[in-house]
Amino acid sequence: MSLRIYNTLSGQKEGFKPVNPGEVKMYVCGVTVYDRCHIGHARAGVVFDFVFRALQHLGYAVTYVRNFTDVDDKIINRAAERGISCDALVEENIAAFYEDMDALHLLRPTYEPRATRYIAQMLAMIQTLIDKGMAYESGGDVFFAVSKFPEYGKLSKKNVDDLESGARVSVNESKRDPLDFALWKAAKPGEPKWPSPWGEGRPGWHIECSAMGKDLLGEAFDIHGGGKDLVFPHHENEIAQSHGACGKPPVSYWMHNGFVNINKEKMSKSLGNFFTIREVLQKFDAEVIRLYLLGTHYRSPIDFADAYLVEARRHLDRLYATADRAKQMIGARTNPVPGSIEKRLVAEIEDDFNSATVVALLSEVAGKINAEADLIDKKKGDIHDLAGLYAAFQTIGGLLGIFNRPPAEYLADAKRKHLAEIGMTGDEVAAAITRRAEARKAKNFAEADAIRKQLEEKGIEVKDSATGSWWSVNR
RNA sequence: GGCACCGUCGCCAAGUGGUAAGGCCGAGGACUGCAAAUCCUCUAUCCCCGGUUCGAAUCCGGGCGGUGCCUCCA
Repeated sequence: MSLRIYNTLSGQKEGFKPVNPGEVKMYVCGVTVYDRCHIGHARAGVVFDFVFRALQHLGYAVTYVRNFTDVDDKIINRAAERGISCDALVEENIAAFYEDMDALHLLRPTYEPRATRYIAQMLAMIQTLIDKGMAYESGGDVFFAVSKFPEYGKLSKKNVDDLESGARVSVNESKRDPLDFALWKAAKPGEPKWPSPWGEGRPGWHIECSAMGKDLLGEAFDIHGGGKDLVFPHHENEIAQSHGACGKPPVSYWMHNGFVNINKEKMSKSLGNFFTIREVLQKFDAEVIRLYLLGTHYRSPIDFADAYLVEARRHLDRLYATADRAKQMIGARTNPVPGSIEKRLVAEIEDDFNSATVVALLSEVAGKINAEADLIDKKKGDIHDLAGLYAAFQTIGGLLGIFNRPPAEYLADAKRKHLAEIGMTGDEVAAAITRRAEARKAKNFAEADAIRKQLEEKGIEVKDSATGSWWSVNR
């Protein structure tokens, strides 16, 4: 087997052939920093973080670029609304972006370029397009002439004639054709601006990615990703610009992640049904969010609702309980990941980065760990086998970006949070357990069971073992 | 109107030609004073109708239902 990637361009999975053997160059569209990030950004972030980790697991040397769009209408408008400078708004939101994405355990990309630092490269590309007759200046604006690029529409499977006839294409007097899009916009008073051969202005939205991708990854690189909503017009236009300027397709594989819905409704600002990442993080652990997000294949839509997150939290709690049990038993012993598990892991990754089946594999390994631990309890198991399974557990978890904390710590934290929620202290629980132990000692099982039932109703499960009673949360 | 996509167990969700992963919930068993945790076992023939094929959830056609894009958007 080898890596297969679903390519939006062809609409099917294709065998992966990197431009340079052993290397992967990947560009993922980041965010426009005019506001805080929402869970849609979280999904894109987590999905491509998984792809990044997965490619590295497969042994590729990965160069990962994720940009910041720091000049744009929305930024200008928002800054004006708030009465602050665009710079201040941008810096504020980039800082917030890192807080959110770091919290979600996203690995930092190799490069995180900002559009405004690549104006020179954009100007050069625009000039090339003009020189080739694929772009034209009009009243200080520069437009890409879509009619000069025959393959336009290939990515989004759109027919130029259908688009032409559509009534929703914006009309702009200075355009020769309604489909043409801006490469450069003449500056309006008060807007950020840079000098150019066509007068002062600022770049159009799409050109930044073409310029930065080319500058950092070359004229033809391997993977370009982003949300499904970017297929048209953003990526379609990017292809037109880059291919037009460089004379060859800029990207081999286009990957697009599906949307996040909220309670089965499309998430949108107009419906007011979006959540920021920080809002969700107040309620759920970042790893719960990752586990939930990665439990669905990246191309499928995913529904976001508290009930699903609660389910995922339960799942994660159990995985950590398993990890804790294994860790306590093996101590410092180590053993390599069993070949059969590694083989399956690779197979799942290679099948278009199927994180859902990787999550399934993790659950299966959890079962094996507990089974082996049960055997060891009965003096029939092999501690080294357990250590190998635990190594596999860690490896798979690491790929998913979970298990960032020692299990004991996670479990203690879960207890602490739960106690705070039900308004009890650990001492109170301990006292109740002591009373129950005394009742049991006196064979007063009715009393003992009553105490346990009371705790159970608060989500506290008392468990008896040979060495005494202990408890855990069931939230 | 144009173009894509989707419809799998109570819920979530893999699987894209060879007789249905996993999670949550549920049932039975082992274990337990009783439980819990854990382990074992069990629970679907894949929206409907045709067709192709030795064989289809997986391919083709039609229907019904849902979604997205076509405008800033992860």
